[in-house]
Amino acid sequence: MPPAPGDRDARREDVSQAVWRILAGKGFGGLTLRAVAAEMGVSTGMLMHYFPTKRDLVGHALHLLEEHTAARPRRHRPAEGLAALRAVLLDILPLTPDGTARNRIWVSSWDLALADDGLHADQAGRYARMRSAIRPHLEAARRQGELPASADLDRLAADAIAVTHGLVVQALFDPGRFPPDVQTATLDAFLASIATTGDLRD
Amino acid sequence: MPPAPGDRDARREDVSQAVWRILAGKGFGGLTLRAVAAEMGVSTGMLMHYFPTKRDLVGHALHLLEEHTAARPRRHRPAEGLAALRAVLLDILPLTPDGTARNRIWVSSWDLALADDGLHADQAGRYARMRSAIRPHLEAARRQGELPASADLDRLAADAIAVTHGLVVQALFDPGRFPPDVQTATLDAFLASIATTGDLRD
DNA sequence: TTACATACCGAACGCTCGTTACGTACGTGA
DNA sequence: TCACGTACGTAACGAGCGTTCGGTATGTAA
Repeated sequence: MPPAPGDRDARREDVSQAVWRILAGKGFGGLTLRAVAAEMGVSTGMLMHYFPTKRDLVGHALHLLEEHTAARPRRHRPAEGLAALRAVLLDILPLTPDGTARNRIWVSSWDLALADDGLHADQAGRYARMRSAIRPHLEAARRQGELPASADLDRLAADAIAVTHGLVVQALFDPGRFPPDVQTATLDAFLASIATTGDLRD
Repeated sequence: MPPAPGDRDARREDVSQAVWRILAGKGFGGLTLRAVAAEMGVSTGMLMHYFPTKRDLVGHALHLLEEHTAARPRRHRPAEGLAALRAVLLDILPLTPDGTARNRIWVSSWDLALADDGLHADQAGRYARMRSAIRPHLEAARRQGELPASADLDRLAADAIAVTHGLVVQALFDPGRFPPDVQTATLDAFLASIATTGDLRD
């Protein structure tokens, strides 16, 4: 019965890429149906055919964001413990044009997410997932003696995410002062500080 | 010659407060002239009388943001060194409703700032000023032996701002998981880690 | 009094937004 | 062949935006 099965998914993928480019350039504030349509050289009606409302489009864009974040080319995960944590955090930083675009979109989404209850909860969940994702590495680090036995891993997880995202924001606004090697060094300074610390007090 | 000197500045201040309330509630995405006018119970024409364009209004709002940040009630600055740094960073965190509103607006402004070249530069400058504002405390800390003599203070400044703002974002999205005492403890964990570290390697 | 600038209101303009309605081309199933 | 559902394009709608404009009231300066 479907006449042209014409890859529906492929079309949605095309739209996704156009949305991605708009977001990377203009942020969520510049994401309009007409901008996306113009970027693709198609009509707005075509967009609505695949995404009935703009909310669907935004929702898909945020889904894309998480997908890109999960599917980005990962550097070799060298070992367990702090080295592995370092690799995870380095993967987050805007060290490449692609990483910059990804983080640009992340930060841009926060205005929307803070204003919209549903997106707000999504974002809180994403952070919780990030923290629990790095916990195993912290546990391994503590097991290997890279962290003191008394270390509060939940606190350290929040600290590590905080350093990383705080660095992301500063780097986005001042890429000249935070080239990749400076970002790496700054992150390493943090890791070194928690690693060589004998006592992370309550 | 001016007929009603009618406090022009007082009026601008009224407008500023209305803008502040809108921003705290809806973010920059919800900042419209009509919203501000409705909040004040006046006409949009009145707004244009004091701020010729919306850009002027936004610029003033960002100026307000910096002013509020500078003029907020500061906790007692106890001493020099890391204790003073701690006080500065605690003043930034969203530990009170007012501080939450201030940070809410900060984060919300990033989408706009990343899209607009002028605002982009302003924001980069603001970060640079923040880093140089905490440098004296780091220098004092090093002088007092709270930091190793080899410590890279520029790096530490970026790290401290990163931890703080990264914590701000997480706290804004999940205030339940980051009540004031948890934020304080997380920040203290960071400070303790840099303080007791014997070697902050390059 | 006249002249004039300020302080505002209310309505409107032109534009862009998300969304909808309508039309057409096309490939399939009967 | 004919009916039908999909895949679009084109055009328009209504709402909301920033901005402009004309009008009125008011208070000072001359």
